[in-house]
Amino acid sequence: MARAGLTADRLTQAAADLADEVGLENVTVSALARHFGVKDASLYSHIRNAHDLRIRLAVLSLSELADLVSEAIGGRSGRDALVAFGLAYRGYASSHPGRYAATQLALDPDVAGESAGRYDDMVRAVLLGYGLWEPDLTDAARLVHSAFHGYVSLERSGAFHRHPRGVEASWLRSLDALDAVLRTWPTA
Amino acid sequence: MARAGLTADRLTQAAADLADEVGLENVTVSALARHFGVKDASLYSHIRNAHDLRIRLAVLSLSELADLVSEAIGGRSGRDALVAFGLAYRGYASSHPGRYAATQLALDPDVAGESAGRYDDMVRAVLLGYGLWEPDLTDAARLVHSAFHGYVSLERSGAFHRHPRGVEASWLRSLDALDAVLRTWPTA
DNA sequence: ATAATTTGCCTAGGACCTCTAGGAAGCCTA
DNA sequence: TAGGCTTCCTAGAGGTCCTAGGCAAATTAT
Repeated sequence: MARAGLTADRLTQAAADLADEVGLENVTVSALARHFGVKDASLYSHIRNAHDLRIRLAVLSLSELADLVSEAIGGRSGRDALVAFGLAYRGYASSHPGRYAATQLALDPDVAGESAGRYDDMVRAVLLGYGLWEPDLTDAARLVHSAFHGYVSLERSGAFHRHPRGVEASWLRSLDALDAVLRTWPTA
Repeated sequence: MARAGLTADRLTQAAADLADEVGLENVTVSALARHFGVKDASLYSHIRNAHDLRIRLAVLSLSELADLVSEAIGGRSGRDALVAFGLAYRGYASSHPGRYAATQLALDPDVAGESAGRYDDMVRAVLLGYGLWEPDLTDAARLVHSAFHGYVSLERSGAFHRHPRGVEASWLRSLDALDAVLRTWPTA
């Protein structure tokens, strides 16, 4: 019988597309096997287990997000960089909800160190443009990252749909507000 | 044989405790049945299905969180109210991680309208103390809620542990920063 | 070109979870 | 105390994760 030509990378890619279509929680080994027309057990030659698949998906997604943000903020600084970052971030989360959800999985530092670290570095790079230094730099980076993740997460869970105000408009104003607080970061 | 005396409320309470112990994703109908020493099928006289159990857990948790926050901000306004809110919010999330995770489930508006609405109203009440009005009120409420949820969510997923700076210290500074931006909310 | 080795996908099956159908035993009220 | 309702049961179907062991295809060595 002809082989399906599976690899860990092809599985991860397919899992990412599946996640965006049906939600990360519905990305199962069985569903993936069905997609390739093979039996469940066949996948275990390429991935260790379901958790391993999710970790690979998280690393892929973090890497894609870092690429997208990197391109968005290239050459910009200050408010321009922050807004570009915020728009790229929310854009990725809304166009790739399953992939985005995967970026929030808890990762071993040694596994995720690279892809998550790239992302962290970009946040910090933007904040350096605001003249922030340690420990304010880390505090501000945590707040900005929190606001970004919290916004897209709450938007997706429907928490914002209880009010008619446009979600896009609030996002732009929130970016303005973050810019303002970074420009005048309160010192202890 | 003696009856176990199950009710939907007792099941929900036990599910909440179980969620805090072993994580929301490990709260299964089977695990709950084991806890009460009954067969899985017995639970279906009290809950409709596993999703129904999670919804009940979400409503319980949102209600508890609203109670806690309500008590924390009682009588305070402005910065005091914001900080009390932030400390109570993060406190609930860290002492009840499973319950907190349940608050983030997407809820039908008619089901969650009450408990989630109570929470929303408290955010807005604090922001009224800063002299904010629509549409800034909603924009700021979304940003504050995002920062709160994002912070505890990222903290829990380990995103902050890649840096030695204390997570508690950053939180206090982040609350300062949010207070600052609310006092000088940038108008369009 | 053929033999040896590695690799990919298979069947079989166990463990756990969700949920339905239908039955028996406990509890409440008339 | 008899009827009716509720609670919990057994039985079982179907889904997911994963392991063990086998055969065949692809690759490498001879």
